[in-house]
Amino acid sequence: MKPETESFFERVYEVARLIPYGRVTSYGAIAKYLGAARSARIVGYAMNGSSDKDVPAHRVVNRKGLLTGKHHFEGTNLMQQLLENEGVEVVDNQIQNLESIYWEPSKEL
DNA sequence: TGGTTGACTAAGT
DNA sequence: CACTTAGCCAACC
Repeated sequence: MKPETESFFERVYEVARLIPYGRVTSYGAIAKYLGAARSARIVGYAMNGSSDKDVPAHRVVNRKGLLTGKHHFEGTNLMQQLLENEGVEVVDNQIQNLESIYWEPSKEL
């Protein structure tokens, strides 16, 4: 692998794929793991192209556990359904018990 | 080359 | 407690 030739987006996709089943993380956490703690927005922007990738974008939410990116999924509640299918409690687009399932790459890896 | 965009975040009102 | 403002930075046009 040659990350130096890969765009920032590609790095984001790689980290997103590492998110364990039934866990979620935030854009900022991924950015921090990539060494760009202040590039949380770039991570979100990157996920725009995640549709064609095998990236579990539904496991990436904002810092409050809110499904801010659900509008980028097909249905209106697809993102929530995917999460609930993994055992994640989601109510009103917000993840419940977030601290229990929160996954931080810089700590877990 | 330069300006616009955005699935963010923290701080302020 | 809910909304607004401002800083942030890589990709895109």
